[in-house]
Amino acid sequence: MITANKTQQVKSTKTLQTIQTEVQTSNRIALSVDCIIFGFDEAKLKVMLIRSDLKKYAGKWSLLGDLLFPDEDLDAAAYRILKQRTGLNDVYLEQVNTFGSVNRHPAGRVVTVAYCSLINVQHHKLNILDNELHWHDVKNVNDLAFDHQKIFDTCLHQLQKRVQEHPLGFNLLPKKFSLRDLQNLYEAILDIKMDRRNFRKKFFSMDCLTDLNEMEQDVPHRPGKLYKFNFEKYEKKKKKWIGIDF
Amino acid sequence: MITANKTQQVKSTKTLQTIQTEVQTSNRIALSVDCIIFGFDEAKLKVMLIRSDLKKYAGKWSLLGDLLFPDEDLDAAAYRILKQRTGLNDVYLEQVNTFGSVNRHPAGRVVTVAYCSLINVQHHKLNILDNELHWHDVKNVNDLAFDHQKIFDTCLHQLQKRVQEHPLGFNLLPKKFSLRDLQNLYEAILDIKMDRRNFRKKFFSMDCLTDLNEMEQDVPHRPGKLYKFNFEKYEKKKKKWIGIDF
DNA sequence: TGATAATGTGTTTAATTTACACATTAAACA
DNA sequence: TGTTTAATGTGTAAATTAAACACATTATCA
Repeated sequence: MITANKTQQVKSTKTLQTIQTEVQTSNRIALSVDCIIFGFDEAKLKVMLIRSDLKKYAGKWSLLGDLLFPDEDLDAAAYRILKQRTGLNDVYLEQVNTFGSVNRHPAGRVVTVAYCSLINVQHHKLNILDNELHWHDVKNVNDLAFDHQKIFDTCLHQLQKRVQEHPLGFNLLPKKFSLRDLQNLYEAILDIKMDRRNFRKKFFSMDCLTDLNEMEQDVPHRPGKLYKFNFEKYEKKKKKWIGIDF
Repeated sequence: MITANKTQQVKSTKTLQTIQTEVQTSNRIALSVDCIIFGFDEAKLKVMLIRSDLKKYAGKWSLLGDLLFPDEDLDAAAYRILKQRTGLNDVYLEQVNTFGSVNRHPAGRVVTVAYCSLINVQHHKLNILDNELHWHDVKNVNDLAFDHQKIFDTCLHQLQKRVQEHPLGFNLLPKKFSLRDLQNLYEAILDIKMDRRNFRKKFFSMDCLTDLNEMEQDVPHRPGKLYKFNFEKYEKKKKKWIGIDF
């Protein structure tokens, strides 16, 4: 919740012509899309950042973003940025929030729409061409350029919430994964430790995993069974109702 | 999740000058704010709509919206619209989603940010001056102008979800309310029937209500006790963790 | 003043979550 | 090659929470 300003109460609506005039002239604003790209590697949640090359933010890291083109759908812009930066095509992408403070950007008025993306680091690894583009452990992300810290915090928090209610997490894992991988993922995202036995029971009872009858290879310990996410099973059993609880 | 387009992978970032040029010239777009104002009256969830005066949408209802000014914070614009239309100052307001399809508005490219607002109809009643501004039962809302039906559906769905996890609902009730009022509210928002006894137990166990030791007045049945929402209690007891469940 | 229809308070049962323990298996190493 | 080690894999009992359900109480209204 935010606090309100005082304004005059008005009565009438505007004509199409008035609106067209406004739309075409004085009231236009630059719109950008910022992508918060999460990855999961070595049991850690990562985020992709790029070095800011603006003097004001010299040395600081920032999110991947670009301006929206006037003839481009908003979602399409988010995909364009992802494709440009990661080379990846079919990725999980979700709009999170729009940030529109007047002075948030040094280049002028830029309202930005934040998108959260989850990608599989294994698939992506070979596509980081730019030296100024790096994966960062989310635990060490602070002091980003612009208002990107706030944007990042918002997205991480939303990820933490959504990953508990929807099967998003699998986008960060390889197709085949062990239950240990899955638990590591949840522990990394939520930044908590969980009971291994209850964690397994929970996922088995949700009935959204398929046992692949394969074992892990080349692990320095007893290999675990491999599973895949079963979207059909999930769709059938998924929760309709949460229940009041706050 | 949406599907991706193909684009070239790029390596470099832009300079401040490049960005300034882009921000100041060709890439600007009209931005609007649309407010989905919910109210609760006669045990029904209502939404405030205004008659569209565009020929293309003659006779259709639409959400309350206006263009964002270049020197105006995004949140401030939402408050301005609310204040203009309802006369209300301190209202619950939350950004929901941004809609940015290229052809969503007949007047040209307009990206719109949707805000959900919850107001107390009792406080507001005297401020509807405009005849073309009306409360509508949400169950009868269909075929809105522009893409407003989609925006409305998104907001209603988000309200249904958030009202179960956070104490938003109280914004729709008077300061003093009975448990029957509260249950009617939840049943109206969620469009379900609930068990009266379990509903009461739930709210008592959440420990966020204060018994005012007052009774309802002028009701055509045995009066119920009146309560108010206790924000301090809520803050102390509120949930930190949801638990994985989908 | 009696019928009616709401409020207000349980209790019992089922389902879910939490806490916790032990057997099994493969890698690592002496 | 056998022993140690550190993981995987499974089960059970207790505690908490949610769901189903019944009855006494109180004010209104005919």
